[in-house]
Amino acid sequence: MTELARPAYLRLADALRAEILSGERAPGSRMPSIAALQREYGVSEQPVRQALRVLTSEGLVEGRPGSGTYVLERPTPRRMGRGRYGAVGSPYAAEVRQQGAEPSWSFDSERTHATVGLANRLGVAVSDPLMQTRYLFRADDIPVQLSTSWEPMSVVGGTPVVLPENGPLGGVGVVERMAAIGILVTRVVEDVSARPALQTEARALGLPVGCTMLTIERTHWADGLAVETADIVMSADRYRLAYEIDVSPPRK
Amino acid sequence: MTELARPAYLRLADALRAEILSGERAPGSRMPSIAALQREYGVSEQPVRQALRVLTSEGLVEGRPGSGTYVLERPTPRRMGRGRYGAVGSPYAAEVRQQGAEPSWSFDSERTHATVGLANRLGVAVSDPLMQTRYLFRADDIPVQLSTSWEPMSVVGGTPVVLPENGPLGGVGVVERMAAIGILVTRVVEDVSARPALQTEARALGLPVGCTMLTIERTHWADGLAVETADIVMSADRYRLAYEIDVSPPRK
DNA sequence: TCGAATTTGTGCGTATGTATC
DNA sequence: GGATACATACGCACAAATTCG
Repeated sequence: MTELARPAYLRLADALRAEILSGERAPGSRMPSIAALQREYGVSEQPVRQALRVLTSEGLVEGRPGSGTYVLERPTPRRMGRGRYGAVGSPYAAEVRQQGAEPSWSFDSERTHATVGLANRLGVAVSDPLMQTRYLFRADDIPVQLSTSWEPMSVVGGTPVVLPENGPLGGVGVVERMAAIGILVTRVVEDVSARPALQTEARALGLPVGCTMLTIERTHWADGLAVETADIVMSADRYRLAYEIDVSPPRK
Repeated sequence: MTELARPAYLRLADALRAEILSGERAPGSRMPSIAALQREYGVSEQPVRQALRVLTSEGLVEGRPGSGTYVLERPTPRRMGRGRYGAVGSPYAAEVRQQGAEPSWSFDSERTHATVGLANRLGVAVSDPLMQTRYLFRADDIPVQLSTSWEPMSVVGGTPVVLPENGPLGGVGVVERMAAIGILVTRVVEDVSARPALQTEARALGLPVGCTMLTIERTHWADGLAVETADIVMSADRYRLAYEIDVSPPRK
């Protein structure tokens, strides 16, 4: 009875995936019900369920209890320009405005102490004092990005910019703020990775739990001195990060 | 009867995940068998299987038929340096060697025609002829990265470098190859995003289906002319992308 | 070498809960 | 309220791989 190599649920998943990717099944449209797929493909319920589970884990469809299984929209993600720092003002605001949306954000600063990981990233000792600021960024009032930033008190303590979002230099970028206290940021390093969304993140951004998130560990450097580091997280479905890299000509 | 909040299989998955992440269950060690987990947690077979499936899709464990389910080693993700182009030779090989591993790859070139998406990326007309090359990259003979590259025949057709991996210039980077036919690559743009792994990718790279993959759409530019574009995909669990960005000083 | 026990992967049929319409 | 649909759960059967006496 059992067919050749590939199990039934994989063959069904392949068939349905092809239909979705080819556009034959449009985003937003309802898939046939499980019962209908059983009849249509001549397999029993469990293989159908498992095939749909595969497509769900691939982010192609979503089951809504009581309603049906739907092909997901894959919104063309917005390009979030990175790889260009040094503009005046908030890099986030500039990026969002360029996309024709209105940026806004809320924040919350407090003093903390360096964990092992943060100490490594900032080149300070464990439990050294830091200023931590949590951000929730919005575009057109919709939450789109979370970020937590840390700056060593040894750098910003006692200066007018110790609270990133206060005073005349609130709401501008790290580069400009540091320049105001005589620190010249020369380099930004961004470590990009991705992982499923945590529950708190999903709630804060109005996303389904477990959807794919892009994560950025960003550090601002003034020559050899790390002056700021941040964890940034946003939905991979909604954003792509655009890095523009100049090429140094090959030496002959 | 049934617990209110979370289904049994999720609670079991949470419990086992916590044990794994805390180190209580060491990498390489065997998990209790399905039958043992049933007894231990007082649930029936299906929830146990589903919990293990969840952990498998998270890349934490691996089932070996006839033997058991084993906790996987979780390699600390390697930093894959990006944001620096122009070095001589293959950028991939240089990066892997720097991490102390031995790079290798296989490939397969064929002529195709531009789809709508590729035509946009390369600035050519739909169905214009392209040279397509699929790559499977390995580090120490372990598959780690997939990539498909396209170059317009209007750029490389009739030149010695039309087949990227043939001739004296096989195995070097795009920048160097293009230089050999008088084209000066000035800029590389990388669009980074992430999504769950497709089945074919998971099979090719020996990863669980649905695990998180980093995707890069990379385009090489010679001033206004796109000379190459590629889709690159790798496991987000194993890699992080390091972009180094020079800051242009703010103007006063 | 052989065979029995164990273990996972796969597949089937069914029952119950709950959300949607 | 009733019909439909998906999510979870139970119990069972078989195949293939592994382990071990």
